[in-house]
Amino acid sequence: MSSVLLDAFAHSDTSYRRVADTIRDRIIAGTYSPSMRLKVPQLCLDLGVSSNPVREALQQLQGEGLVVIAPNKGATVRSIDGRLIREIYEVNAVLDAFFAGRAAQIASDEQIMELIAIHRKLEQAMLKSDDQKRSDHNHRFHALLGEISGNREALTVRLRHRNLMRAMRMKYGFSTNRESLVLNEHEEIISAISARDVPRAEIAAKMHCLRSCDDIISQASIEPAPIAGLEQVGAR
Amino acid sequence: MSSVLLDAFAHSDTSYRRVADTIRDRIIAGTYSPSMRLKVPQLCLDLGVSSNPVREALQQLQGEGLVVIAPNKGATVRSIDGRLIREIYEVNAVLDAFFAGRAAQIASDEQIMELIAIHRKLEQAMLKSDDQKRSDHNHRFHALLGEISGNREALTVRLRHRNLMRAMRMKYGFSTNRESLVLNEHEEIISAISARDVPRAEIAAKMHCLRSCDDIISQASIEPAPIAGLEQVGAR
DNA sequence: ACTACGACGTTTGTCTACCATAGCCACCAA
DNA sequence: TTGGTGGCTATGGTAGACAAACGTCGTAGT
Repeated sequence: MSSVLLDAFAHSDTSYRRVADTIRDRIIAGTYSPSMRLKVPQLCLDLGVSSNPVREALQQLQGEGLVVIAPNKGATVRSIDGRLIREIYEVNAVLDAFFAGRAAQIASDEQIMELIAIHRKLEQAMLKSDDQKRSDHNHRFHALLGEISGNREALTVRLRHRNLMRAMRMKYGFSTNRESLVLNEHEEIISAISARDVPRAEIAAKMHCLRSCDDIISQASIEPAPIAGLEQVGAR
Repeated sequence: MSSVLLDAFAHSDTSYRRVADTIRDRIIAGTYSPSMRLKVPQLCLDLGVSSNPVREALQQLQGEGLVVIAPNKGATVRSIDGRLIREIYEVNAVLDAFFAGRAAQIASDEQIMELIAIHRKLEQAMLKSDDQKRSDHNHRFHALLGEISGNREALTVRLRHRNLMRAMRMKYGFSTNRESLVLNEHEEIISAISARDVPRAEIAAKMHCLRSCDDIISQASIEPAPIAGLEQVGAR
């Protein structure tokens, strides 16, 4: 069941996958900030590999939407603005509504129990202010909904956006009372699924997504985004 | 060494993009059939380039979902089975419903007129059995709905599936009376948008997608479906 | 002083050559 | 027949070189 997710973790066998993992982590962590140029020779030096794996990794990351490659101009970290945040969350909203509605139709009792278990773990992580566990369990919650739906393609599309969202959250954080609202909204989703109420599950999941979107946008507007981020030194 | 003929094309784009375009076209046209291995040395000979651009093109096509790359085993054309078809159309259904509903909210009169104009051209193309124009105008119809919604990210996700769907249609074709039903369903979508009826537009678009899915699956079941291969899911 | 043009450096894109390693398959022996 | 072994093929990776494109800066001309 969870093998779908674990498979993506496995096989850091090849070099270009390790390179892609490293660059992805740095983008998510904010080491590479939006709009920053990613120069191939610099990355080669940093990561101790030649240009070939770096270029392949950048191609892969472009496919994930984390970087943008312009012909003859090179790669840059994808810039994030309010419009993009809203667009991504709108896509997530319709997908999550689909997942929740499907789950309300076909989830087994065991799967619902697992959802509740993950929800409790998420609650604990929030109480202990463990950001890493909070992010992981929140991810597991939504990924499990996707797995229950049985639509791997939709889950792929949905997870593709996760890294961009993690980069946003890393940059802007949560508002003070968002965490408790998240728990309430998750409980509403679980409740609707348990009741086999498809429209209610769809609406609950959609609203959960859109409220999260509003939260991050309000956070982003408080902290003025360092749009024209750091440039790399060494040129010229 | 590249031939003189290829050099004449050379100015248009970078080499790995031309390679990706060529391989993509061949996958869509069925020259490279699902589950077929794509060996780098063979592609180098066919296309007159070295291995480096070929590998980058394959990475890009993997990002588009057209090929699957297994570490140390190489690239294969993504296998298509009934499950994948259904999953892709389900994703398209929720996105198209979103597009149509948003269009019912915010489409200008000019945009609705343009929708109608494209619809008429599609009608003409079907009357003349012009498959190329039919495919193009159908694409324009749905792409315009996406553009009207103003959500470029959603449109990107939606269009990413287009090539896979074209490959399917190329393989299985339409059922005999599907074309006239398509026209009726498009008219219902336009009618709902003109009436600013959001739920009706959403349902019409969703049903249009699911009926198209049913059609292609019934077509596919006539021909024995290809063997299901390993799927690859999402980013990290 | 201002604009336009050209030289220059930087960076990307590509190719060649070569090597290491993982899979695959055929062959051979028990 | 079955199992192991060896070789072949394809992938993955490195190094180095060159061509083309883009930006910048300086200079010449108006």
